[in-house]
Amino acid sequence: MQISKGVEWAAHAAVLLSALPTGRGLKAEALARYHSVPGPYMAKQMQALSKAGIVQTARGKHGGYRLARPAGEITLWDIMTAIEGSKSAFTCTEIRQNGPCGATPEQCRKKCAIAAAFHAAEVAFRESLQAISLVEIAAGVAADSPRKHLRNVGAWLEKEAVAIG
Amino acid sequence: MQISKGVEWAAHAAVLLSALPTGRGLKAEALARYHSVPGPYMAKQMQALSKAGIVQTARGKHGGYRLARPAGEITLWDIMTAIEGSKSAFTCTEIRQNGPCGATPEQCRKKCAIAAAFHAAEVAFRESLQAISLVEIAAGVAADSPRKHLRNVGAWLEKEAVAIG
DNA sequence: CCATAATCGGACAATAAATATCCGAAATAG
DNA sequence: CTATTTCGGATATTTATTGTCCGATTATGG
Ligand code: SF4
Ligand code: SF4
Repeated sequence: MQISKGVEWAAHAAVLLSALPTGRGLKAEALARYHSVPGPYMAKQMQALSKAGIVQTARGKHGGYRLARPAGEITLWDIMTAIEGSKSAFTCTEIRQNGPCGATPEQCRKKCAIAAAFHAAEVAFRESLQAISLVEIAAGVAADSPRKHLRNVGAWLEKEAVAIG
Repeated sequence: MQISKGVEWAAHAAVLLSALPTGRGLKAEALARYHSVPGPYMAKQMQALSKAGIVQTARGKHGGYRLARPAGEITLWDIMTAIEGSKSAFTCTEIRQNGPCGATPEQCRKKCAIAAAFHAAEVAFRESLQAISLVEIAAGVAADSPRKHLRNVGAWLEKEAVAIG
């Protein structure tokens, strides 16, 4: 039970992109430089976001990434599943079918109490993350940062942002 | 985000132990044989449960494992943390302190919106698992199994169970 | 239109974690 | 006391994560 750190990076990148006006974006190298993380690995996470349809891309000289839909419609769950895949965390090996008292497959049509309990916990986890969109995150970050820092970020974005059609 | 399969095995073993009367237990080899899983690896999980204080052990000729407290006071969360450790799934690298717009450590005293959201989701997950004890699991399994299967299990337990002081 | 430069995309190693196994330490029975 | 049986921690093997590289694709500018 360990969430890959690529999820954190992708979340940060998405929040940063959400601060840009519609139609503008950043290239992968700039996103990596902003947080001083390894460039190629940051790019890999962005590719995952792209395949999941969370960001749109443009290749070539003026390429880069921008959000594919409004920030309010992108939740942390979307980002996490884009990076980690959406298979459930608790994988059932059906060991109750093994051994001297193994149950028959017919008896295992519905999943047992253990699997059901973990599934319920995962649902709670998912719904909690689905309730938070990039808009809430960005608002929280802005509220916690001093005015001066926000100006710095704004200036940096203005310098690095590119138009993406 | 993947729950180790040792958790499933440990949960099954604990449920099986909860079916025994107080003061009786099973040895690791029997627990492994019951589900046809690799013996040494099953033993490793039982050691983790032992260190966490969930089961009591006895070594020597009539050794084995038995629950250390009533089944109603052992939750799935207890078992999962015993196997996987209790560190939080989302590990924060504090990358907001890096890069051209890095925040100072003073600005990072309280954790940011991203980390807070993941923490809240983990709390929801934990509370869901903490609400389920071995008693509920055992009742669910019993309700789903035909009478004949339960008799088989009972006979097997009677044959394998040992007294543990 | 074509060569060029810059960017994303997927294939490729290095590292860390989970999985499976072994042998020694401890305790009971006789 | 000694033999036997069991748990306990240290040890290999396999799998997933982390990090890196080079080729495919697109706009630019002559
Ligand atoms: S469904 Fe339940 S009983 Fe069957 S293998 Fe999974 S956890 Fe065990
Ligand atoms: S606390 Fe928040 S801002 Fe800081 S590194 Fe973690 S996720 Fe990023």
